[in-house]
Amino acid sequence: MARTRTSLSLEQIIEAAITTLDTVGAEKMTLRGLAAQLDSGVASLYWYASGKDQLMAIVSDELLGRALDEAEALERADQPHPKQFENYPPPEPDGRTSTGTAEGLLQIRRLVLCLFAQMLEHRWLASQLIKAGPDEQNSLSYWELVGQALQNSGLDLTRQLQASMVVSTYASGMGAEVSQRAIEREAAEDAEAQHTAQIDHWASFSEEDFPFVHSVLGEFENLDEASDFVMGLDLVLSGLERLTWD
Amino acid sequence: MARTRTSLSLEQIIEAAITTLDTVGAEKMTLRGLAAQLDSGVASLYWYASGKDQLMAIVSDELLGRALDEAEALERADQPHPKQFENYPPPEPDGRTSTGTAEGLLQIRRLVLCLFAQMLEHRWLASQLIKAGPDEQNSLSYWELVGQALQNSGLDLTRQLQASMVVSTYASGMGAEVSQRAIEREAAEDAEAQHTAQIDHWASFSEEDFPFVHSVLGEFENLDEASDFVMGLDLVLSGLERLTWD
DNA sequence: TTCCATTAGCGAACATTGTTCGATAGCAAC
DNA sequence: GTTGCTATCGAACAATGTTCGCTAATGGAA
Repeated sequence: MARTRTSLSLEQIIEAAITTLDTVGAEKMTLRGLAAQLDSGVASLYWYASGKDQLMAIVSDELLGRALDEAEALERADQPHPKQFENYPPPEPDGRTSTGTAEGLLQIRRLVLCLFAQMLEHRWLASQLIKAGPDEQNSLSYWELVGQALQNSGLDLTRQLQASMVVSTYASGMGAEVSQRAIEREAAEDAEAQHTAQIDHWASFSEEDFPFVHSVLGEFENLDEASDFVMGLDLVLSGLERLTWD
Repeated sequence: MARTRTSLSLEQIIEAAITTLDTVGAEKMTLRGLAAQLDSGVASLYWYASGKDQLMAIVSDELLGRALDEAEALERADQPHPKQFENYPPPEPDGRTSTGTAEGLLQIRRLVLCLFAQMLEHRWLASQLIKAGPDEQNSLSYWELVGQALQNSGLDLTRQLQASMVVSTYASGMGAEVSQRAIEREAAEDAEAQHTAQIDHWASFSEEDFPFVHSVLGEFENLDEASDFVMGLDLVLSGLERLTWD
């Protein structure tokens, strides 16, 4: 009277893996835990992926794909970025910038912010994207889209290549840093207290040795976790824009 | 007639850990291996650090400290950057930029490049710096130095804070990405063949779907592993410079 | 010199994890 | 009915971070 053996599918596994990763994080997520959530055995997972690393690569590529879809949808709807970034309007292009360049930079901005939105939702994604090179399918598409947006910029080919890699690299690199800070913040039971404690700790250092840190402690309330990422992205794009002037 | 038990010191452990990490990488470095190299027992390491994580945090902070020392030495010698970056001269400041700002940006550039030099020498460093927040001593000093370089830039305090965090975050985030690619390249026995194989693989995708990738494949020979990092850094700094104009 | 608390070192065992192996059940085709 | 392929899983393996408890050295106080 054995119950029917559970039957899996890659989509189910991906789904379960995402929720597990979201709740416990990348380090703490174990194949046994994942199998248990699927009401299945550990070894079964090895039929769908060669191991934990590849499984996470597959899952990451899935989320990267969703980011690409979102970006395409936004472009069709003529939206400059996902709605959660309304407080960060794209900077005005300079008068010296060709409309082709300005449009390309806006496309890049939209694309990267869509990816960053996924990173905010899935804190483990960025560091995983770092580990897996541009081998997976969607990773290549992402790079391609960034590059296409640069083709009308007037930059020479070498610069286009360099810029495309800088932008793609920026997203995962900076995203990983921001995600890490978010993870630490969430790990503390009381995030608010943790934050003020951190600031107090910094304030405890000698003002003589750390004048800048002291001068700036009061400004933290003006920032949220997305500020760094978006400002850095806009700095890079601003620098790229300026490259096209000469 | 037992041989004298080996006596350790934190400095020895750090030294051995660095060489071990350099040779086998962060994942493959085990406490047992480290203890063996020190001709000591595993449990002994726990007297000096609370575990593997803290040990790596200590080691990372040590290397960050060396980067700070190097930057200070270079500043005293009036060198714009470590000698391995001679092929990447700092960009000319624009006429609209105050000398105070231009000097500050150069200081930041020198500092970040010194850290990046350590990352090139120690491939595991960047991703480790991501994991450990700005708690350790030298990490705070690093942030402070970046901030001090911004104090004469004319930016308001909130912008100073934001910019300082963007720059510090950029270094480890982008460094982690670049390091990861270098690790993968070294993992292959024949790095050269691996590289051309990668390019061939990209070339195998349809030119219709990936026009940019195809257009740019021939440009890879113009880049080295430091290109991305330095160009991205200069883009960020260029964007910062432009922020001070308005 | 003797005693003893502190510092430092270490072997052995533990718990957890990714991974592999071999067996087996469902199932479709011949 | 036999065969072969797909999918599943329990059990065992190997590696690793960590803890426990015991022991050796050290050096100052009695």
